[in-house]
Amino acid sequence: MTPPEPSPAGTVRDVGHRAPAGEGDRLRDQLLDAAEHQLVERGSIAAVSLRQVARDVGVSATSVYLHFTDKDDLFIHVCQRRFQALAELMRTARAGADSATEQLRLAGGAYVRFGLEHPEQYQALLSLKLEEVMTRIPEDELVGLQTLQEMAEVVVAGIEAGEFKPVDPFGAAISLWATVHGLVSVIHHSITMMEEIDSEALLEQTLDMVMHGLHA
Amino acid sequence: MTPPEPSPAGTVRDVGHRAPAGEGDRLRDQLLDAAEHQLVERGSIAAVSLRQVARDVGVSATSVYLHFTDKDDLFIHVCQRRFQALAELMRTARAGADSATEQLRLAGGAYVRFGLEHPEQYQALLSLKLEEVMTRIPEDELVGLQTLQEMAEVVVAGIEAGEFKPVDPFGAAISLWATVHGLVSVIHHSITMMEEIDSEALLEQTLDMVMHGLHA
DNA sequence: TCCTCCAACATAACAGCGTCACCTTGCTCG
DNA sequence: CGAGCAAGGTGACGCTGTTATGTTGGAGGA
Repeated sequence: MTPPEPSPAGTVRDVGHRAPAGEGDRLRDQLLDAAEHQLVERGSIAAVSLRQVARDVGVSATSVYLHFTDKDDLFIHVCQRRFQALAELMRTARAGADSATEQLRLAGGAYVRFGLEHPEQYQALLSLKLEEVMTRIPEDELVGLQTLQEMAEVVVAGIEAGEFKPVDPFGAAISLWATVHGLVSVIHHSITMMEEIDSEALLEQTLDMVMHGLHA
Repeated sequence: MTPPEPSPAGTVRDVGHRAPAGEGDRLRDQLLDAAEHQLVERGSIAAVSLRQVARDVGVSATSVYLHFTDKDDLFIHVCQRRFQALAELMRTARAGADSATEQLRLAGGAYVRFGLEHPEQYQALLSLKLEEVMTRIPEDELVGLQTLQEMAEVVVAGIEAGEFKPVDPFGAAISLWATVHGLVSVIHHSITMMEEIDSEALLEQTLDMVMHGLHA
């Protein structure tokens, strides 16, 4: 669609030398690096070409198919690698809290900030067909399910402690997930639409709203 | 990416006959129809080709450029046409309510249901660069700003009536927008991920949560 | 030391894509 | 009846994802 600018020179391989047997995994990582770099630069998966990624690394386009089944597969693993740490981040964030309310604030804040720090990857993940993602990523590594479970655990803790009303924890977890996800998405898209918004203040206000909604 | 299936035969033009002068707008509408049809069928803008849309209508690919500046422009107007009615729908939905709480429930419900009824168009709109959308659509017709304003008016009404706490209305409107938008997005993506979820129940639970959070 | 095998690439080609410069046609109006 | 212009079509360019098939260097056995 957009005329492809010439590559801004990535980490090109030593020409002529081929990787010794058993080191094929290095190319895999280099491809993931280059693909993510291009994704951030161009803004969407559709705007970056497999051939350019291969060019940046210094290999032929077909070599990508030695490590990924197709273009989508490449970017599925780019996103997976980037968001692998998110669930763990939420867990450690809420570990230091003494109330469920505080857990919710910390975990939700961690999610939103992480999403805001990687807008292109976040939106790329949304643009991928979940059907395809699920055939490539084992279920227990799906970021969506992991963060949903984090939310659910916070809700259960809150109900057990008597802080939250005895709602359906699973439903409430989805509600909370929808809220933080929507916040990330809206802030991403709002940046161009109106004058600069204070995302930290908005985060606080939103979390206040849902927390008061859950309170007993 | 996916091998393009042969066209399932849309509304093809009378071959040989050309539209009389002044009826060029008919082709424009036919293109919008065909493009939306393909979008729904294929699931994303990237998966449908301009050439196929033109083929479905029965004209050459370049004729599209008589009515739209490029491919993105075509789909921007597809989405715009589809979501034009949304803000008005929210307004009439909340018109019959006697409390701000009820207004919020009705307007939010209208938004979510509308988004759930047109998943491909909803996600297509998100995949478009807002920067491009804004150069093509006049500001007062932007769906995002319109729904945001609807939300803001509900909040202001609630505060004036003493139903809601005196929060910052603009911030609260964004929070509410984020919540309903997130709900639509999450339900879209969750359909493949877990067993069928009751979106109506989830909608009610989520709206309950945010409304109690706003209550004075 | 030599030979074989396979991991790790490359080449060539295919069909399709978005977009552009340019050409044609037929209705309409004076 | 002739000009003009709206409403298209043709052909081409460079790019894309993907496949089938070729090549090569190093490691391991004899």
